[in-house]
Amino acid sequence: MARFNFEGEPPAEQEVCHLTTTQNVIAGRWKIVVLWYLSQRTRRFNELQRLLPGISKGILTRQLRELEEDGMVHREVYKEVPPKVEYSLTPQGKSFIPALEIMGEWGKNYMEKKQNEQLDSEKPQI
Amino acid sequence: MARFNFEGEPPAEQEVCHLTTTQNVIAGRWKIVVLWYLSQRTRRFNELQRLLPGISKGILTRQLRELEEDGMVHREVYKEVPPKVEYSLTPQGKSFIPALEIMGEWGKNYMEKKQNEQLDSEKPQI
DNA sequence: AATAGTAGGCACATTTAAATAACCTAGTCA
DNA sequence: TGACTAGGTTATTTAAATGTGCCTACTATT
Repeated sequence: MARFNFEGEPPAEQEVCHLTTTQNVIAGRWKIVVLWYLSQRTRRFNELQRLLPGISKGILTRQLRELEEDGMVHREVYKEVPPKVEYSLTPQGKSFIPALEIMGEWGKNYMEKKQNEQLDSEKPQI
Repeated sequence: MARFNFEGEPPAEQEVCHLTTTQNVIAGRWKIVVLWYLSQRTRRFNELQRLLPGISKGILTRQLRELEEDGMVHREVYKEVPPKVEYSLTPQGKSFIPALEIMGEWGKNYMEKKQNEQLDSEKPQI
């Protein structure tokens, strides 16, 4: 059971393991976008909530807590009233920025190609 | 409503949109790993199922269909008995390989750092 | 004749994630 | 006294993702 190998390719197992690790960290409806907003600067809780229209406090809290547990995000609590909590990327989190950039680039190209395909199919008169 | 902007940063909206696009394509428990296995070579259905221990036929079918709909994967059906279906990356899918590589690299470094942290916490006698 | 391999389809059950809503806290201000 | 604030928690509901089991058709093998 748990046969990850196939016809002799030893590095495959490793690579799949690493990719799965990455996937587990960024899985979640909002995490990639949260990481990107934090890559720009430190943000407060309500600021993030405004930036993510449609997210609820509960789910934003969970996404941030999970990112914190995974060592991606630092949570700084200021003992003030009203409360103030700032979120920022840890060095670990910052090391993910190149991946965010390449994913953003890819998404941009992807959308452009999709739009071209649509334009092509709208005027198929040869 | 749907306020994506904050304190004057026009490119933010765009970038978030692109990242969301990417996320929608790769969201799914197995998609990243499937893409990676297909980046190596063309694979048949049962081959993929063997490579992904624990995945069921139904869910593998769906992940492949979604990747196909998103233009990432090509499905080639051979009219033979027993049936033979080969999956491969489209050019669009291949364009995602750099992202896979950077994510794999990141996951590797991430795990290494996690292990070092654990080792450090196991012998805290200064 | 019975069984296994191949690539699924389909209905259903279960699990997980996300969304909604109500409530909490401490201090500050009017 | 009561309202207001930021940043939550908790419980409940809903939706999405994933998994299970049984079905097909045809062939080859035992």
